[in-house]
Amino acid sequence: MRDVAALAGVSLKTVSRVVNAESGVSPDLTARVRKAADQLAYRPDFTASNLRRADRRTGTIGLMVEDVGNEFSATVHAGVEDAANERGVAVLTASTADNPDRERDVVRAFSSRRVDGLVAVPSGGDDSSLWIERDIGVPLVFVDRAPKGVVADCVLTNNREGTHEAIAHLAAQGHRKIAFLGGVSRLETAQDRYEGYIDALTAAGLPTHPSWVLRDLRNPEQATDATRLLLELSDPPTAIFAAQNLLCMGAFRALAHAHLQHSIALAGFDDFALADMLDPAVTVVAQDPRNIGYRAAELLFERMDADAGVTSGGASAGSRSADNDDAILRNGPRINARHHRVSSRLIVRESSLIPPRERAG
Amino acid sequence: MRDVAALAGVSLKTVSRVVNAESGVSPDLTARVRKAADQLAYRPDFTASNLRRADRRTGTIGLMVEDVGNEFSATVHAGVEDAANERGVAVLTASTADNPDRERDVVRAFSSRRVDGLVAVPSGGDDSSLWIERDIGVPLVFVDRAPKGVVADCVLTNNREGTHEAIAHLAAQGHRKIAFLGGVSRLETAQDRYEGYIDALTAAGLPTHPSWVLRDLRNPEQATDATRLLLELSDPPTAIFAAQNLLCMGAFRALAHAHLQHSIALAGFDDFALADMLDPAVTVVAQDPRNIGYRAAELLFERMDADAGVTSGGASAGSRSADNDDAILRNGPRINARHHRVSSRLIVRESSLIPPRERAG
DNA sequence: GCACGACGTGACAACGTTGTCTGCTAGTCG
DNA sequence: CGACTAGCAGACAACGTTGTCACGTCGTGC
Repeated sequence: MRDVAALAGVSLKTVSRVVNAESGVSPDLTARVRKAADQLAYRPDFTASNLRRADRRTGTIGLMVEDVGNEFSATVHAGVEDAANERGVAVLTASTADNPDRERDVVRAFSSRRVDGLVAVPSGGDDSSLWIERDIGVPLVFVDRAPKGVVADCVLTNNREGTHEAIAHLAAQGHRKIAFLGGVSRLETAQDRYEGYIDALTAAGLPTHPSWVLRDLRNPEQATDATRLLLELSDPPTAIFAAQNLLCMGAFRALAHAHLQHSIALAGFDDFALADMLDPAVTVVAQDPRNIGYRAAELLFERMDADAGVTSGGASAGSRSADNDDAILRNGPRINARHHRVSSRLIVRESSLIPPRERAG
Repeated sequence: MRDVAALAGVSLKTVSRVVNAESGVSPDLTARVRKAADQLAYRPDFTASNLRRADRRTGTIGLMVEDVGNEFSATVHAGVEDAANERGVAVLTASTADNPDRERDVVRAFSSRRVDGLVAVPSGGDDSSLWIERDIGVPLVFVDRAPKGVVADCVLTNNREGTHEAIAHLAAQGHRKIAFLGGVSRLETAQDRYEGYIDALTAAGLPTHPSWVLRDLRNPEQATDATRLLLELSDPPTAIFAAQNLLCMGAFRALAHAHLQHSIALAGFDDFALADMLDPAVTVVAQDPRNIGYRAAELLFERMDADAGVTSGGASAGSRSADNDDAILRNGPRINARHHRVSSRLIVRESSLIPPRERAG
């Protein structure tokens, strides 16, 4: 910046004014400064600017997901990016692998880099690291899963209802023996889907059977194994519901391997690429992960804007509105925490239309 | 930090020393400071620290890909993250949508945030924005595609050879009419794959036919349409090679729709989830995108370390080694630019084993 | 008992930028 | 022609941190 000022023959402050498009610089000086800046390939230093600036914004938000490489997370990421682009905000990304320790490290790393806010899929372990950060004043929006019993901005799919709908659909095809493959059950998401399964069975007056329920599956391979187990049961299910797309792929793999993909019905939670191209095409409860990410980022920006309006810094009890007390963030700003529920959509393809059939042998 | 110092009853500098684990602070003071820092949830400010620090490192790198949401990019991202984690480096991510303007904006945004380095899939347009940044002194590693005729660190798949292998494989099944579905041809990657196709046809003594070559396809839908076009030809091909995974999915969709997926052979470049579960399972030339990302980040770190050793700041002609002149970065550090070529692997599944067959009708 | 070194600690400036305030110039009106 | 105003430019301090250097307090050796 000093060089630019020298080359243009003006003071530092004038360069600053031009770079920030402040008013009150004559057109010819503006042009001269711009030319000098171009010539020197000057890049304003946001880190320094942030340090001095009144609003302390870095124009950067953080995104924490389970694994940036997986289809769902990557699509959420794309949605977050869409919203961030509209505001010229950059996105720091990291994967937590659902590991609370890793989560803590990531949160601290982001916090130290002074992100303006955080969009996070909580790891589902001890989320205290996230609470601490929020109490420090980092705006925070949760995605996909909400930590139990805590009030915060969230964007969630209606897991319970979505699952209910799918199970009801299978039941409507005449299935009475419906198995459930579930993910890590300490996660709210997995829990909700399980409850949706139970709800639906109860509502339809169908039996539950412990050996038809296999939970805490962590990857497609485990789902494949679990499905194999189901097939070997003396009283095997006639339909399988997989509560997550990777598990669904794993289940499909097992069925295809046993050449039973046309004999046993299958449905899954969360759509995936090529689900419609498999034979049979797989019925799913589709989420809209891109939209989830987009909405989450928008929510975050609203929260950030609200924070900016408020005199910054910590708790100030007393000024709370009485009518909605526990819907208010602990230390944070004074918008009520909002849960956005984005609804899922049952996409019926072929795999769920397979009728129940007793297998020979 | 001031608060921490006050609470612990020490000076700012001592807190700094503890935070940075410098030697020469007595154990009890260290403990006191740590306790105070924990109590106040103190987070060191990297932006300020970076400003003052000698090495000017932010511990952040930038990653630019075409679209963070697509399978290939997301997996590269995961690889970059792996390498970054090992060093405790954070990753800023952005999608360019292969749009040079967007690319320029992203580069500037990252540069302003003072990333220590950049891993980029160049948009393939006017890459001058990237060159300018490199000349300023931002270490830069290209991934997946190399800007034509320029020397820089790259990690690339051997597109030409990989394609050659796949085409030769199809030819070995007896196919003489092999169609080619290609991506945006201004991209080096797409060009290389096309050349591999031509090479292989020539080597096998097979005819080329203009109407069997459809390039500049931008998405699966266009590939589907293109495939449909091929099927309607009076002299249709008996095998199709799709030079990219999304195009391959599009082609499969068209074949399946026409119920020809078991009649016309198909192979594609770049593996994708469930390619092995389709019916028929799709033969592909598999890249290793995770490894590509990992290697790229490692290369970047080496470059960054080398830069750190050199007295920073711009060109200094004269000290170049004579034997490899144009393999030296223009303004940059003095390691020769390296092209890492990661080899692809032909995974033969079912779709390529379909023999050539004249169709009735 | 004194000089000296080693070690632990703190004062101060500086990193690149912007908020504030002051000063200068030119234009306008009485 | 002078005083006042508006508008533009620059000087200076400060943001949170670390590099440098100087200071104080021991313990040790002669």
